[in-house]
Amino acid sequence: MRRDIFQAIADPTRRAIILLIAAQAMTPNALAEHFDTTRQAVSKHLRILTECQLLKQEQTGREIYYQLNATKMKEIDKWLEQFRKIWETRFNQLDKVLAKMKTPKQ
Amino acid sequence: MRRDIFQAIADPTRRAIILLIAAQAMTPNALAEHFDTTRQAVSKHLRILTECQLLKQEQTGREIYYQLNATKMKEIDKWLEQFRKIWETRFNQLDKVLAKMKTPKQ
DNA sequence: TATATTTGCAACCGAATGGTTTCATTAAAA
DNA sequence: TTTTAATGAAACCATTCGGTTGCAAATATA
Repeated sequence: MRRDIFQAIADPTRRAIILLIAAQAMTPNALAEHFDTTRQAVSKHLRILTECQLLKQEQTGREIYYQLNATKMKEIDKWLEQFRKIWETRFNQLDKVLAKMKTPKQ
Repeated sequence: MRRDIFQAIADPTRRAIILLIAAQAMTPNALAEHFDTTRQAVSKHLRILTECQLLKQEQTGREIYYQLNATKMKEIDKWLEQFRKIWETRFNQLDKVLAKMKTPKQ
């Protein structure tokens, strides 16, 4: 059972759940109203998101509020970071080429 | 057949392929040497990555060089952007709370 | 030209995925 | 206390996924 953030955000329903919960903490029932699936299906998604720590639970009585773990979201950002460097370097190299082209011939 | 960038980067082998190709354009054969799978399996991954436009092909003779499409990679960044705003807001709100606590009582 | 190399595609297979229905547990409400 | 509500877990199912082997097409090399 692979369970990492990249696999977690691969599913469009789970991305929608993340977006909703990012705005405000919600219960499974409240969440399920936003989707065309059963509450149990949403619950499964919540389990997956919680297992990879993208969500945190906070129980109040019989209700469980799910809230976003922003720190974990940043891990995706960290993964992107290495590419950001690469593509910025690419652009710098392109800049150099363009700068050379603009340099008047001697 | 779902085929979007999020599904594409869900697989660890595909993320490794992206990383290798980001450093320099490569052929399927050269790529396959880095993995414990068959060339055909790597080829399948390349197909998926190309279909969602994360990679571009450049054919020279019978060899096909795959290179990263940095623009498409930025789409993941764009998706993260909306959360970045949210978590920065959260931090700002926290800052306000902390600032209030530090304010000497009147 | 005959042969070797590089590549993609199709068919197949076991495991994982996302969904459903059913049931058990726990807390609130009547 | 009995009933209702909120939730998670288990069993099951069709589809997708990632891998394999085998083959065909196209280009380079002997």
